[in-house]
Amino acid sequence: MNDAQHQYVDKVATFFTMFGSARAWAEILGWLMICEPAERTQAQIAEDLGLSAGTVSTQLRAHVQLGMVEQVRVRGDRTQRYRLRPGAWFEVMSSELGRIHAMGDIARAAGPVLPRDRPERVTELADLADFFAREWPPLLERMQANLTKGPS
Amino acid sequence: MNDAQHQYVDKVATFFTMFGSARAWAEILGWLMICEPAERTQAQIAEDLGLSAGTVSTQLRAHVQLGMVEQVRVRGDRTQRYRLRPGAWFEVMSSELGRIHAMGDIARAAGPVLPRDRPERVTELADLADFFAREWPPLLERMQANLTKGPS
DNA sequence: ACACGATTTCAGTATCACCTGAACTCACTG
DNA sequence: CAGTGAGTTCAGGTGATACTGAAATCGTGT
Repeated sequence: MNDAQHQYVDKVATFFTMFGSARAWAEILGWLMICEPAERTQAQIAEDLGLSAGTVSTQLRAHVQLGMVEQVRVRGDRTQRYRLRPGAWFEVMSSELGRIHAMGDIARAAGPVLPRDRPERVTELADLADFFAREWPPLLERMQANLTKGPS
Repeated sequence: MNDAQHQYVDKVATFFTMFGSARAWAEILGWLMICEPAERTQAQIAEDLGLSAGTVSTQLRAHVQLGMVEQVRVRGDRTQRYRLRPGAWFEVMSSELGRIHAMGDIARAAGPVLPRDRPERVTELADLADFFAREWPPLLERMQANLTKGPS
């Protein structure tokens, strides 16, 4: 891992850390975006980034559970490798639909306590969630078409 | 603040806390969604939610800076009131565009360290950011049209 | 100018999540 | 079956941050 790579990992890590993710989690993500080869073992990642084996194990598990990273086996070698999952970014956008629905549910749950004064404080949120729930699937379709056809 | 309201504030707070926001921040948001009247002073909010004046001051400032809450003056009363900003939710969605661009910048910043092996790990992210940068503005327009025309 | 309530600031405390390091498990090898 | 190396688990240290309570500040009316 050279200087430029280290710098880029730090850039990515800093970015995602702003949104509340753990430092190690973000560093692993950044490193898996640019490391060569794309497949690495836990021990290698720990060595590359200067993290403990325990931390790598825990945060890598988090990545796998989120669907960002997958485990692969290299022919002839029996140690487990990890790599960024193809289509990982697309997956993240797809999973956004779940959060949209959750927002809608929160808004609708206000029923019993819906205020007389300016009820749009709540209803606007519900309408917005409904709108996105409708728009998101076709948007994803267009997105996939755009990506597979090779853009810009 | 009755039982049902307390329960709803807790529901909203629990939801937003999952995404890493401070408890007090989320409770204030939930309360400002349903309190009556919609405008409240800091002292009232502190009393309603059982928070210290200092906490309310700090977290309310955070809401104002994010554009979720605004200060208003009620005629005849000189104490400051706070309320959920009309169109606050729409604003949140609009500001997403900034994060989309930031993602694209991160992806493009990989230039010097772009891997030979599976470079799509990075380029896919750039393509995805570009796609959303193009789609987001018209989406926002449709959204606004949808909201003003009274949906569902 | 003074008094009073509202708000801000800040030092101190408590809480919580990350990270480490060491012990443990498991799978494979000689 | 002992040995090795990878990965997991977990107790404990550390650092960051939310929250409190009190003192300072601000803004307004008398």
